[in-house]
Amino acid sequence: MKAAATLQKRRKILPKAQRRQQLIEATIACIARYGLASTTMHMVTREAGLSVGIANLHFKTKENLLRETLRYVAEEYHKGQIDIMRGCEADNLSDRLTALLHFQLGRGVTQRQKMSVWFAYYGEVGARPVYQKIVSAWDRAAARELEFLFASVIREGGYTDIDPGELAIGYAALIDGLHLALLVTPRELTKQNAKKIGRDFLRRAFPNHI
Amino acid sequence: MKAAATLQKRRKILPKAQRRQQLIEATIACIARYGLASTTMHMVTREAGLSVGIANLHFKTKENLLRETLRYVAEEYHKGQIDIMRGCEADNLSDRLTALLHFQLGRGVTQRQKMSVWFAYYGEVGARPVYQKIVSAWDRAAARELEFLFASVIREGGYTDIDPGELAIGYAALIDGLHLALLVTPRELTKQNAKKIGRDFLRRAFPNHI
DNA sequence: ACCTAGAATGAATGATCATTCATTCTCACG
DNA sequence: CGTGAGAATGAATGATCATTCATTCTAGGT
Repeated sequence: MKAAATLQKRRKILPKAQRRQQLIEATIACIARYGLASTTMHMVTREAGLSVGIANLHFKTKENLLRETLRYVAEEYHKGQIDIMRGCEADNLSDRLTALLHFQLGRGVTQRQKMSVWFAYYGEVGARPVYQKIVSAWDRAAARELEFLFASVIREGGYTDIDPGELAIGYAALIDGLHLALLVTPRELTKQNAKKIGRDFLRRAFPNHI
Repeated sequence: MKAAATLQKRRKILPKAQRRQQLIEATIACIARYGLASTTMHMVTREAGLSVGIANLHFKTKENLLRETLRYVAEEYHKGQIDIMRGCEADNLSDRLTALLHFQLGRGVTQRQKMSVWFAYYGEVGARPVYQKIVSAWDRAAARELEFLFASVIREGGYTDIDPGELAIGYAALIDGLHLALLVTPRELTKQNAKKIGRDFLRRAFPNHI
């Protein structure tokens, strides 16, 4: 059979982990392009260049695949942040703040695709406790780290009247809001401008550092 | 027929506008409870206490109903904001800023239900140009008004080195981010705290006013 | 070269959902 | 009171989608 047609794609067998990764990336691409609501298993598997059944083989259900995809995206973003905030002991605090800002509003994170996925899940958080748990776990970790960083800056700069925890929540909210603005009204806000706005926030809080 | 059963709900005929409103409110309730992705026409019409066919009668399609619901929610929020920012000529600027903050983070707006709906749509904006157009139109209007208000404050306070447009974008982003935090990590942030964080932002920018 | 564990396939299945429309019911108006 | 314009109903339809599983194929082991 299969009369030696032209482009017969040869079936390839790969380790489980690699296929899972491939499917998660295809899911991200589909959510960004079509939205969480209308992404189907057919779309995802086609995007990955595989057959429909493969999804069931590696992730029991669609719900599972979506959950793992959220876990992946959340981890990628928050781990990147946390790594920068910890930094190496050597570098100074000003540089660490600047590096954080550049990561949060830089090329990697603010790709339309990434932000779309991010907010697609946020949009479902109100209805799906599972998503809320995944996101809020990472959020808490990042918030603690940021509070710690701000506390160091406050100590070093001798700033008074600033609560590091509250400022951290405010800064994190500002960054989330800027991501949203970049997604929803990209014509009104460039990435350069977003960075400047973030920087101004930090400068008003830590005038000796920024 | 209908052997005079007990709770026979009498069919009621109402003007179009009223039914449309009723369906939009049912849609909001369903999106908040089940998410945009899994809200069905059956759910919405059951929530409204009406039959399935009614939706088609008043809004040709589901897509239409969702679009009109977004329009309604966006208008409600942004009109409220804009009215406060315009204020009456009499009241002073400090009060107007405070009133705005209290509206944006007050009971009416930060109900879980409202915020869920809001972000459910934001999540689909990346995939649906129609939603983006609706939201960004209102966003622009509110942004202009806010910039104008900030410009007045800057003039009155003689603040230097502040661009009202940029500060407006930053403030709007902060408020959006705080809404997100209230939705996703309500245990980490009370409404009181959110208001304090918003107020601190304004105070650092306009120390003579707040 | 042969064999087989298990990876990959995709047609088939059954469930869910938006939409339709023939019919029923209401109420404003004559 | 009676009537018809049109509001409301909900069973039926057809489309879409997640999931299944009998079958096919691959590659590492012998």
